[in-house]
Amino acid sequence: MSPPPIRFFNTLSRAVETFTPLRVGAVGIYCCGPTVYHYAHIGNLRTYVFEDVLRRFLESEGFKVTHVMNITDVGHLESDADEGEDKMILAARREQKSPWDIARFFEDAFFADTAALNLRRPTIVCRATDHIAQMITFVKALEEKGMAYSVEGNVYFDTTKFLTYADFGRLDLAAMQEHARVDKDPRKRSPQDFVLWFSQSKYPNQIMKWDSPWGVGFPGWHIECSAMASHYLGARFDIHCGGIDHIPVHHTNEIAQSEGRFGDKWVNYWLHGEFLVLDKGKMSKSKGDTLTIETLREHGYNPMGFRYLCLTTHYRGPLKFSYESLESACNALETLRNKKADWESAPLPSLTEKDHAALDVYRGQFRDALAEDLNTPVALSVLWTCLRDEKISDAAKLVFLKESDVILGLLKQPESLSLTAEQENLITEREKARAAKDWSRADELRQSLEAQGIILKDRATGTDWFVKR
RNA sequence: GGCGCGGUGGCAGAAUGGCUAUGCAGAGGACUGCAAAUCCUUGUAUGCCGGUUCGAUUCCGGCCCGUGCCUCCA
Repeated sequence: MSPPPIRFFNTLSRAVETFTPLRVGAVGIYCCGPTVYHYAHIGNLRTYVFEDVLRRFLESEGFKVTHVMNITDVGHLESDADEGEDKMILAARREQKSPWDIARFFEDAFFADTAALNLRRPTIVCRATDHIAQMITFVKALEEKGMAYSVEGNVYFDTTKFLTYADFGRLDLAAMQEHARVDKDPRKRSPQDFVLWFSQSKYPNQIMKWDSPWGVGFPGWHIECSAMASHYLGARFDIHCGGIDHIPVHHTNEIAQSEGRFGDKWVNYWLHGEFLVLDKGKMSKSKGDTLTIETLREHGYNPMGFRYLCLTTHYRGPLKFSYESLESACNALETLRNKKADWESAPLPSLTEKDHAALDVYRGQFRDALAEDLNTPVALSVLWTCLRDEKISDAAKLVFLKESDVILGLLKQPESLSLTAEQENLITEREKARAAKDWSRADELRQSLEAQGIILKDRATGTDWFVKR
Protein backbone atom coordinates (compact mmCIF):
# COMPACT_ATOMS: atom_id res chain seq x y z
CA MET A 1 0.00 0.00 0.00
CA SER A 2 1.47 3.32 -0.98
CA PRO A 3 1.49 6.11 1.58
CA PRO A 4 -1.11 8.85 1.41
CA PRO A 5 -0.23 11.67 -0.97
CA ILE A 6 1.27 14.94 0.16
CA ARG A 7 -1.48 17.51 0.53
CA PHE A 8 -1.30 21.22 1.21
CA PHE A 9 -3.89 23.89 1.78
CA ASN A 10 -3.69 26.07 -1.31
CA THR A 11 -4.81 29.65 -0.92
CA LEU A 12 -5.74 29.68 -4.61
CA SER A 13 -8.58 27.25 -4.05
CA ARG A 14 -8.91 27.67 -0.28
CA ALA A 15 -8.82 23.92 -0.04
CA VAL A 16 -6.41 21.14 0.79
CA GLU A 17 -5.06 19.73 -2.47
CA THR A 18 -2.79 16.89 -3.44
CA PHE A 19 0.65 18.25 -4.16
CA THR A 20 2.08 17.49 -7.58
CA PRO A 21 5.31 19.25 -8.56
CA LEU A 22 5.87 20.54 -12.05
CA ARG A 23 8.95 18.42 -12.48
CA VAL A 24 9.40 14.94 -11.12
CA GLY A 25 11.64 14.89 -8.08
CA ALA A 26 12.17 18.61 -7.79
CA VAL A 27 10.34 21.46 -6.10
CA GLY A 28 10.82 25.20 -6.45
CA ILE A 29 9.78 27.33 -3.49
CA TYR A 30 9.83 31.09 -3.19
CA CYS A 31 9.46 32.61 0.26
CA CYS A 32 8.95 36.28 0.90
CA GLY A 33 11.89 37.28 3.04
CA PRO A 34 12.65 40.01 5.51
CA THR A 35 12.80 43.74 5.12
CA VAL A 36 16.15 44.54 6.62
CA TYR A 37 15.66 47.82 8.40
CA HIS A 38 14.94 46.39 11.81
CA TYR A 39 15.38 43.20 13.74
CA ALA A 40 13.02 40.37 12.90
CA HIS A 41 10.48 39.81 15.63
CA ILE A 42 9.31 36.38 16.69
CA GLY A 43 6.13 36.75 14.66
CA ASN A 44 8.17 37.15 11.51
CA LEU A 45 10.33 34.25 12.53
CA ARG A 46 7.37 31.97 13.07
CA THR A 47 6.67 32.08 9.36
CA TYR A 48 10.25 31.21 8.52
CA VAL A 49 10.09 28.26 10.89
CA PHE A 50 7.07 26.98 9.02
CA GLU A 51 8.86 27.38 5.69
CA ASP A 52 11.92 25.61 7.03
CA VAL A 53 9.86 22.62 8.11
CA LEU A 54 8.11 22.60 4.74
CA ARG A 55 11.44 22.46 2.98
CA ARG A 56 12.86 19.79 5.28
CA PHE A 57 9.76 17.68 4.83
CA LEU A 58 9.86 17.89 1.05
CA GLU A 59 13.54 16.97 1.10
CA SER A 60 12.80 14.01 3.32
CA GLU A 61 10.29 12.94 0.69
CA GLY A 62 13.13 12.82 -1.79
CA PHE A 63 12.60 16.10 -3.62
CA LYS A 64 15.45 18.30 -4.63
CA VAL A 65 14.23 21.61 -3.26
CA THR A 66 15.27 24.97 -4.57
CA HIS A 67 14.38 27.35 -1.79
CA VAL A 68 14.60 31.01 -2.78
CA MET A 69 14.28 33.88 -0.35
CA ASN A 70 14.54 37.57 -1.07
CA ILE A 71 16.10 40.22 1.09
CA THR A 72 14.21 43.47 0.78
CA ASP A 73 17.02 45.94 1.16
CA VAL A 74 15.56 48.74 -0.89
CA GLY A 75 13.19 51.14 0.71
CA HIS A 76 12.57 54.57 2.01
CA LEU A 77 15.07 54.97 4.71
CA GLU A 78 14.80 58.68 5.00
CA SER A 79 11.18 58.38 5.98
CA ASP A 80 12.20 56.63 9.13
CA ALA A 81 13.49 59.88 10.52
CA ASP A 82 10.18 60.91 11.98
CA GLU A 83 9.57 57.50 13.49
CA GLY A 84 12.84 57.68 15.30
CA GLU A 85 12.30 54.38 17.05
CA ASP A 86 15.00 52.18 15.78
CA LYS A 87 18.13 52.88 17.69
CA MET A 88 20.24 51.02 15.22
CA ILE A 89 19.13 53.17 12.35
CA LEU A 90 19.58 56.28 14.38
CA ALA A 91 23.00 55.15 15.46
CA ALA A 92 23.94 54.20 11.94
CA ARG A 93 22.85 57.57 10.71
CA ARG A 94 24.71 59.30 13.47
CA GLU A 95 27.77 57.43 12.39
CA GLN A 96 26.96 58.36 8.82
CA LYS A 97 26.43 54.83 7.71
CA SER A 98 24.80 54.36 4.37
CA PRO A 99 21.46 52.60 3.88
CA TRP A 100 23.46 49.75 2.40
CA ASP A 101 25.41 49.38 5.62
CA ILE A 102 22.23 49.42 7.64
CA ALA A 103 20.59 46.86 5.40
CA ARG A 104 23.62 44.62 5.63
CA PHE A 105 23.69 44.94 9.39
CA PHE A 106 20.10 43.78 9.74
CA GLU A 107 20.52 41.11 7.12
CA ASP A 108 23.34 39.67 9.19
CA ALA A 109 21.20 39.97 12.31
CA PHE A 110 18.40 38.15 10.51
CA PHE A 111 20.56 35.21 9.59
CA ALA A 112 22.01 35.10 13.08
CA ASP A 113 18.46 34.79 14.38
CA THR A 114 17.45 32.13 11.89
CA ALA A 115 20.61 30.19 12.71
CA ALA A 116 19.68 30.36 16.38
CA LEU A 117 16.39 28.72 15.40
CA ASN A 118 18.21 26.08 13.39
CA LEU A 119 16.63 27.25 10.14
CA ARG A 120 18.48 26.00 7.13
CA ARG A 121 19.69 28.78 4.95
CA PRO A 122 17.65 28.99 1.73
CA THR A 123 19.42 27.55 -1.27
CA ILE A 124 19.28 30.98 -2.87
CA VAL A 125 19.18 34.24 -0.95
CA CYS A 126 18.74 37.22 -3.24
CA ARG A 127 18.93 40.90 -2.44
CA ALA A 128 16.58 43.26 -4.19
CA THR A 129 19.38 45.74 -4.81
CA ASP A 130 21.28 43.09 -6.76
CA HIS A 131 18.37 42.56 -9.14
CA ILE A 132 17.34 46.02 -10.24
CA ALA A 133 18.13 45.08 -13.84
CA GLN A 134 15.71 42.14 -13.72
CA MET A 135 13.04 44.40 -12.29
CA ILE A 136 13.50 46.96 -15.03
CA THR A 137 13.28 44.23 -17.63
CA PHE A 138 10.13 43.01 -15.96
CA VAL A 139 8.50 46.43 -15.99
CA LYS A 140 9.49 46.99 -19.58
CA ALA A 141 7.86 43.72 -20.55
CA LEU A 142 4.65 44.78 -18.83
CA GLU A 143 4.77 48.10 -20.62
CA GLU A 144 5.21 46.39 -23.95
CA LYS A 145 2.20 44.23 -23.28
CA GLY A 146 0.15 47.29 -22.46
CA MET A 147 -0.33 46.30 -18.86
CA ALA A 148 1.41 49.32 -17.43
CA TYR A 149 1.24 53.09 -17.90
CA SER A 150 3.54 55.96 -17.01
CA VAL A 151 2.52 59.19 -15.35
CA GLU A 152 5.05 61.84 -14.49
CA GLY A 153 7.91 59.41 -14.33
CA ASN A 154 6.12 56.77 -12.30
CA VAL A 155 5.07 53.50 -13.86
CA TYR A 156 1.88 51.87 -12.68
CA PHE A 157 0.42 48.43 -13.20
CA ASP A 158 -2.98 48.72 -14.83
CA THR A 159 -5.12 46.33 -12.83
CA THR A 160 -8.05 46.74 -15.20
CA LYS A 161 -5.98 44.84 -17.77
CA PHE A 162 -5.78 41.87 -15.46
CA LEU A 163 -9.33 40.66 -15.31
CA THR A 164 -8.88 38.19 -12.47
CA TYR A 165 -7.15 40.71 -10.22
CA ALA A 166 -9.59 40.35 -7.33
CA ASP A 167 -9.82 36.56 -7.42
CA PHE A 168 -6.85 35.48 -5.37
CA GLY A 169 -7.70 37.62 -2.36
CA ARG A 170 -11.44 37.32 -3.05
CA LEU A 171 -11.49 41.06 -2.90
CA ASP A 172 -14.52 43.27 -3.14
CA LEU A 173 -12.83 46.20 -4.78
CA ALA A 174 -15.78 48.54 -4.61
CA ALA A 175 -16.25 47.90 -0.92
CA MET A 176 -12.57 48.34 -0.28
CA GLN A 177 -12.57 51.63 -2.05
CA GLU A 178 -15.29 52.98 0.16
CA HIS A 179 -13.26 52.20 3.22
CA ALA A 180 -9.83 53.04 1.99
CA ARG A 181 -7.66 54.34 4.75
CA VAL A 182 -5.15 55.97 2.49
CA ASP A 183 -5.67 58.74 0.00
CA LYS A 184 -5.51 57.67 -3.57
CA ASP A 185 -2.48 58.70 -5.55
CA PRO A 186 -4.03 61.07 -8.11
CA ARG A 187 -1.74 59.68 -10.80
CA LYS A 188 -3.36 56.26 -10.57
CA ARG A 189 -6.18 55.43 -12.93
CA SER A 190 -7.72 52.90 -10.57
CA PRO A 191 -7.31 52.80 -6.82
CA GLN A 192 -5.91 49.29 -6.84
CA ASP A 193 -3.28 50.09 -9.45
CA PHE A 194 0.17 49.96 -7.93
CA VAL A 195 3.59 51.36 -8.66
CA LEU A 196 6.13 49.38 -10.62
CA TRP A 197 8.75 52.10 -10.74
CA PHE A 198 9.03 55.37 -8.86
CA SER A 199 10.79 58.34 -10.26
CA GLN A 200 8.68 60.76 -8.25
CA SER A 201 9.46 59.76 -4.72
CA LYS A 202 7.43 61.14 -1.91
CA TYR A 203 10.68 61.11 -0.01
CA PRO A 204 12.79 64.01 -1.13
CA ASN A 205 16.04 62.65 0.25
CA GLN A 206 15.86 59.23 -1.28
CA ILE A 207 19.33 57.78 -1.10
CA MET A 208 18.96 54.50 -2.92
CA LYS A 209 18.20 55.17 -6.56
CA TRP A 210 18.97 53.80 -9.96
CA ASP A 211 18.78 54.93 -13.53
CA SER A 212 15.92 53.54 -15.57
CA PRO A 213 14.06 54.16 -18.83
CA TRP A 214 11.54 56.18 -16.81
CA GLY A 215 13.98 58.29 -14.88
CA VAL A 216 16.20 57.96 -11.86
CA GLY A 217 14.30 56.25 -9.11
CA PHE A 218 13.62 52.98 -7.42
CA PRO A 219 11.39 49.96 -7.89
CA GLY A 220 7.87 49.58 -6.59
CA TRP A 221 7.13 47.51 -3.57
CA HIS A 222 6.00 44.31 -5.24
CA ILE A 223 8.12 43.93 -8.32
CA GLU A 224 11.18 42.49 -6.62
CA CYS A 225 9.48 39.26 -5.70
CA SER A 226 8.04 38.68 -9.14
CA ALA A 227 11.33 39.53 -10.83
CA MET A 228 13.54 37.44 -8.61
CA ALA A 229 11.20 34.49 -8.29
CA SER A 230 10.86 34.15 -12.02
CA HIS A 231 14.58 34.79 -12.47
CA TYR A 232 15.56 31.89 -10.24
CA LEU A 233 12.59 29.55 -10.54
CA GLY A 234 11.18 30.28 -13.98
CA ALA A 235 7.97 31.70 -15.35
CA ARG A 236 6.10 28.99 -13.53
CA PHE A 237 6.98 27.23 -10.30
CA ASP A 238 5.56 25.09 -7.53
CA ILE A 239 5.18 26.84 -4.21
CA HIS A 240 5.09 30.41 -2.99
CA CYS A 241 4.99 31.08 0.74
CA GLY A 242 4.55 34.04 2.99
CA GLY A 243 2.57 35.47 5.84
CA ILE A 244 -1.17 35.58 5.64
CA ASP A 245 -1.13 39.35 5.54
CA HIS A 246 0.35 39.18 2.06
CA ILE A 247 -2.74 37.71 0.46
CA PRO A 248 -4.79 40.84 -0.28
CA VAL A 249 -2.07 43.13 -1.56
CA HIS A 250 1.42 41.84 -2.02
CA HIS A 251 0.66 38.43 -3.42
CA THR A 252 -2.35 39.67 -5.31
CA ASN A 253 -0.06 42.17 -7.01
CA GLU A 254 2.67 39.64 -7.58
CA ILE A 255 0.20 37.44 -9.39
CA ALA A 256 -1.12 40.34 -11.45
CA GLN A 257 2.37 41.36 -12.55
CA SER A 258 3.66 37.91 -13.20
CA GLU A 259 0.69 36.45 -14.95
CA GLY A 260 0.35 39.76 -16.73
CA ARG A 261 3.83 39.32 -18.06
CA PHE A 262 3.96 35.57 -18.65
CA GLY A 263 0.33 35.14 -19.60
CA ASP A 264 -0.10 31.88 -17.74
CA LYS A 265 -0.59 30.46 -14.30
CA TRP A 266 2.45 31.55 -12.34
CA VAL A 267 2.46 29.57 -9.09
CA ASN A 268 0.68 26.28 -8.45
CA TYR A 269 0.49 26.31 -4.66
CA TRP A 270 0.28 29.29 -2.34
CA LEU A 271 0.94 28.51 1.30
CA HIS A 272 0.41 31.14 3.97
CA GLY A 273 1.38 31.12 7.61
CA GLU A 274 -0.93 32.57 10.24
CA PHE A 275 0.24 35.13 12.75
CA LEU A 276 1.72 34.81 16.14
CA VAL A 277 -0.42 36.78 18.53
CA LEU A 278 -0.07 38.19 21.98
CA ASP A 279 -2.87 38.47 24.50
CA LYS A 280 -3.78 41.81 23.08
CA GLY A 281 -3.49 40.89 19.43
CA LYS A 282 -0.51 40.85 17.18
CA MET A 283 2.61 42.56 18.28
CA SER A 284 3.44 45.76 16.58
CA LYS A 285 6.26 48.17 16.59
CA SER A 286 3.98 51.09 17.30
CA LYS A 287 2.74 49.45 20.48
CA GLY A 288 6.32 49.03 21.52
CA ASP A 289 5.95 45.36 22.23
CA THR A 290 7.90 43.63 19.52
CA LEU A 291 9.69 40.60 20.82
CA THR A 292 12.91 39.46 19.24
CA ILE A 293 15.16 36.48 19.71
CA GLU A 294 17.29 38.73 21.83
CA THR A 295 14.29 39.54 24.03
CA LEU A 296 13.73 35.85 24.62
CA ARG A 297 17.36 35.42 25.57
CA GLU A 298 17.14 38.32 27.95
CA HIS A 299 14.29 36.53 29.66
CA GLY A 300 16.50 33.48 29.96
CA TYR A 301 15.02 31.34 27.22
CA ASN A 302 16.83 29.33 24.62
CA PRO A 303 15.71 30.35 21.12
CA MET A 304 15.28 26.69 20.25
CA GLY A 305 12.43 26.56 22.72
CA PHE A 306 10.68 29.02 20.46
CA ARG A 307 11.17 26.68 17.53
CA TYR A 308 9.55 23.93 19.56
CA LEU A 309 6.68 26.24 20.44
CA CYS A 310 6.10 26.99 16.77
CA LEU A 311 5.89 23.30 15.97
CA THR A 312 3.23 22.69 18.61
CA THR A 313 0.79 24.76 16.56
CA HIS A 314 -0.39 24.14 13.03
CA TYR A 315 1.02 26.79 10.71
CA ARG A 316 -2.44 27.89 9.53
CA GLY A 317 -3.72 28.70 12.99
CA PRO A 318 -2.73 31.63 15.18
CA LEU A 319 -0.04 30.90 17.75
CA LYS A 320 -0.83 32.43 21.10
CA PHE A 321 2.49 33.48 22.49
CA SER A 322 3.15 33.92 26.17
CA TYR A 323 6.15 33.31 28.35
CA GLU A 324 4.16 30.57 30.00
CA SER A 325 3.76 28.69 26.72
CA LEU A 326 7.40 29.34 25.84
CA GLU A 327 8.43 27.96 29.23
CA SER A 328 6.38 24.88 28.54
CA ALA A 329 8.04 24.43 25.17
CA CYS A 330 11.50 24.87 26.65
CA ASN A 331 10.78 22.25 29.29
CA ALA A 332 9.55 19.76 26.72
CA LEU A 333 12.60 20.39 24.56
CA GLU A 334 14.86 19.95 27.55
CA THR A 335 13.36 16.53 28.17
CA LEU A 336 14.04 15.51 24.58
CA ARG A 337 17.63 16.62 24.95
CA ASN A 338 18.08 14.76 28.21
CA LYS A 339 16.74 11.59 26.73
CA LYS A 340 19.00 11.83 23.76
CA ALA A 341 22.04 12.53 25.93
CA ASP A 342 21.19 9.71 28.32
CA TRP A 343 20.75 7.19 25.56
CA GLU A 344 23.83 8.29 23.73
CA SER A 345 25.99 8.02 26.81
CA ALA A 346 25.08 4.40 27.47
CA PRO A 347 25.81 1.41 25.30
CA LEU A 348 22.59 0.29 23.66
CA PRO A 349 21.68 -3.11 22.33
CA SER A 350 20.96 -3.54 18.65
CA LEU A 351 17.39 -3.32 17.51
CA THR A 352 15.09 -6.29 17.77
CA GLU A 353 12.58 -7.33 15.19
CA LYS A 354 9.88 -5.92 17.38
CA ASP A 355 11.73 -2.60 17.43
CA HIS A 356 11.92 -2.51 13.68
CA ALA A 357 8.24 -3.26 13.32
CA ALA A 358 7.25 -0.57 15.80
CA LEU A 359 9.58 1.95 14.21
CA ASP A 360 7.98 1.41 10.84
CA VAL A 361 4.61 2.22 12.32
CA TYR A 362 5.86 5.38 14.00
CA ARG A 363 7.72 6.49 10.90
CA GLY A 364 4.56 6.09 8.89
CA GLN A 365 2.44 8.03 11.35
CA PHE A 366 5.00 10.78 11.56
CA ARG A 367 5.35 11.09 7.81
CA ASP A 368 1.60 10.97 7.19
CA ALA A 369 0.98 13.72 9.73
CA LEU A 370 3.35 16.00 7.87
CA ALA A 371 2.05 14.91 4.49
CA GLU A 372 -1.39 16.11 5.52
CA ASP A 373 -0.80 19.84 5.28
CA LEU A 374 2.27 19.81 7.47
CA ASN A 375 0.66 18.85 10.74
CA THR A 376 3.60 19.34 13.07
CA PRO A 377 1.58 19.06 16.32
CA VAL A 378 0.52 15.56 15.39
CA ALA A 379 4.04 14.70 14.27
CA LEU A 380 5.30 15.78 17.68
CA SER A 381 2.69 13.70 19.43
CA VAL A 382 3.82 10.66 17.42
CA LEU A 383 7.35 11.31 18.60
CA TRP A 384 6.35 11.52 22.25
CA THR A 385 4.23 8.42 22.01
CA CYS A 386 7.18 6.53 20.61
CA LEU A 387 9.52 7.83 23.28
CA ARG A 388 7.16 6.61 26.01
CA ASP A 389 6.36 3.29 24.39
CA GLU A 390 7.22 0.59 26.93
CA LYS A 391 7.30 -2.09 24.28
CA ILE A 392 10.35 -0.91 22.42
CA SER A 393 13.97 -0.47 23.36
CA ASP A 394 15.75 2.76 24.13
CA ALA A 395 17.94 2.07 21.14
CA ALA A 396 14.89 2.18 18.89
CA LYS A 397 13.65 5.36 20.54
CA LEU A 398 16.98 7.01 19.96
CA VAL A 399 16.84 6.03 16.30
CA PHE A 400 13.41 7.59 15.90
CA LEU A 401 14.32 10.68 17.86
CA LYS A 402 17.24 11.33 15.54
CA GLU A 403 15.34 10.49 12.37
CA SER A 404 12.42 12.73 13.19
CA ASP A 405 14.80 15.50 14.10
CA VAL A 406 16.02 15.74 10.54
CA ILE A 407 12.68 17.48 9.94
CA LEU A 408 11.85 18.87 13.37
CA GLY A 409 15.33 20.31 13.80
CA LEU A 410 15.07 20.62 17.57
CA LEU A 411 18.11 18.88 18.93
CA LYS A 412 20.82 21.18 17.73
CA GLN A 413 22.91 22.09 20.71
CA PRO A 414 22.15 25.47 22.18
CA GLU A 415 24.80 28.00 21.46
CA SER A 416 27.38 27.01 23.97
CA LEU A 417 30.05 29.03 25.50
CA SER A 418 33.16 27.47 26.84
CA LEU A 419 33.66 27.14 30.55
CA THR A 420 36.08 29.28 32.42
CA ALA A 421 39.00 27.58 34.08
CA GLU A 422 37.35 28.26 37.40
CA GLN A 423 34.15 26.56 36.30
CA GLU A 424 36.15 23.58 35.06
CA ASN A 425 37.73 23.39 38.48
CA LEU A 426 34.39 23.42 40.21
CA ILE A 427 33.25 20.49 38.12
CA THR A 428 36.40 18.54 38.89
CA GLU A 429 36.07 19.31 42.56
CA ARG A 430 32.52 18.15 42.55
CA GLU A 431 33.55 14.90 40.94
CA LYS A 432 36.00 14.40 43.78
CA ALA A 433 33.34 15.17 46.34
CA ARG A 434 31.00 12.69 44.73
CA ALA A 435 33.67 10.03 44.73
CA ALA A 436 34.13 10.68 48.43
CA LYS A 437 30.34 10.57 48.88
CA ASP A 438 30.43 14.07 50.25
CA TRP A 439 26.98 14.83 48.88
CA SER A 440 26.40 18.14 50.55
CA ARG A 441 29.66 19.48 49.15
CA ALA A 442 28.78 18.10 45.69
CA ASP A 443 25.37 19.73 45.72
CA GLU A 444 26.80 22.96 46.94
CA LEU A 445 29.13 23.01 43.94
CA ARG A 446 26.27 22.11 41.62
CA GLN A 447 24.23 25.01 42.90
CA SER A 448 27.16 27.32 42.60
CA LEU A 449 27.48 26.45 38.93
CA GLU A 450 23.77 26.68 38.36
CA ALA A 451 23.87 30.21 39.68
CA GLN A 452 26.29 30.86 36.84
CA GLY A 453 23.90 29.31 34.35
CA ILE A 454 25.64 25.96 34.07
CA ILE A 455 23.50 22.88 34.55
CA LEU A 456 25.23 19.62 35.36
CA LYS A 457 24.00 16.20 34.35
CA ASP A 458 25.55 13.11 35.87
CA ARG A 459 25.61 10.37 33.34
CA ALA A 460 26.96 6.88 33.19
CA THR A 461 30.01 8.18 31.39
CA GLY A 462 30.66 11.11 33.67
CA THR A 463 29.34 14.59 34.21
CA ASP A 464 28.06 16.69 31.32
CA TRP A 465 27.23 20.33 31.48
CA PHE A 466 24.74 22.49 29.62
CA VAL A 467 24.08 26.15 29.41
CA LYS A 468 20.82 26.83 31.19
CA ARG A 469 17.93 27.08 28.76
C1' G B 1 -17.87 47.81 4.52
C1' G B 2 -14.94 43.61 2.38
C1' C B 3 -11.68 39.39 3.15
C1' G B 4 -9.69 36.00 6.98
C1' C B 5 -8.47 33.28 11.62
C1' G B 6 -9.84 31.63 16.36
C1' G B 7 -13.10 30.36 20.94
C1' U B 8 -11.30 22.51 23.52
C1' G B 9 -9.03 20.81 30.65
C1' G B 10 -4.52 25.58 34.91
C1' C B 11 -1.51 26.81 30.07
C1' A B 12 -0.34 25.49 24.93
C1' G B 13 -2.55 22.64 21.25
C1' A B 14 -4.38 18.30 17.83
C1' A B 15 -8.17 15.15 16.24
C1' U B 16 -12.88 13.15 15.54
C1' G B 17 -20.25 12.06 13.80
C1' G B 18 -20.10 7.48 18.85
C1' C B 19 -14.63 5.18 22.31
C1' U B 20 -11.58 12.98 23.08
C1' A B 21 -4.06 13.31 20.90
C1' U B 22 0.41 15.29 22.75
C1' G B 23 3.41 18.52 25.74
C1' C B 24 3.90 21.67 30.03
C1' A B 25 2.22 22.73 34.90
C1' G B 26 -0.15 20.50 39.54
C1' A B 27 -0.75 15.95 42.80
C1' G B 28 1.02 11.04 44.28
C1' G B 29 4.66 7.19 43.71
C1' A B 30 9.41 4.47 41.84
C1' C B 31 14.60 4.82 41.30
C1' U B 32 18.82 7.55 43.24
C1' G B 33 22.80 10.09 47.32
C1' C B 34 17.13 12.94 50.99
C1' A B 35 20.68 15.68 44.38
C1' A B 36 20.11 15.82 38.95
C1' A B 37 18.00 13.07 35.11
C1' U B 38 14.42 9.39 34.00
C1' C B 39 9.99 6.39 34.69
C1' C B 40 4.89 5.22 36.47
C1' U B 41 -0.08 6.76 38.22
C1' U B 42 -3.51 10.78 38.35
C1' G B 43 -8.08 14.91 38.32
C1' U B 44 -10.27 18.76 35.45
C1' A B 45 -12.38 20.68 28.73
C1' U B 46 -14.97 21.08 23.56
C1' G B 47 -18.46 29.82 23.94
C1' C B 48 -24.25 30.21 23.58
C1' C B 49 -29.03 28.77 21.10
C1' G B 50 -31.47 25.91 17.60
C1' G B 51 -31.48 22.02 13.53
C1' U B 52 -30.04 17.22 11.17
C1' U B 53 -28.93 12.38 13.50
C1' C B 54 -29.97 6.51 17.16
C1' G B 55 -25.86 9.72 18.65
C1' A B 56 -22.32 16.18 17.57
C1' U B 57 -17.11 18.92 20.30
C1' U B 58 -17.17 17.33 15.09
C1' C B 59 -22.27 18.63 9.98
C1' C B 60 -25.98 22.94 9.07
C1' G B 61 -28.15 27.80 10.67
C1' G B 62 -28.19 31.94 14.04
C1' C B 63 -25.82 34.59 18.00
C1' C B 64 -21.89 36.24 21.32
C1' C B 65 -16.71 37.05 22.18
C1' G B 66 -11.55 37.68 20.65
C1' U B 67 -8.29 38.82 16.83
C1' G B 68 -5.78 39.81 11.91
C1' C B 69 -5.56 42.09 6.96
C1' C B 70 -7.58 45.82 3.56
C1' U B 71 -1.16 51.45 4.28
C1' C B 72 5.47 48.79 4.36
C1' C B 73 4.11 44.71 7.60
C1' A B 74 5.30 37.23 8.60
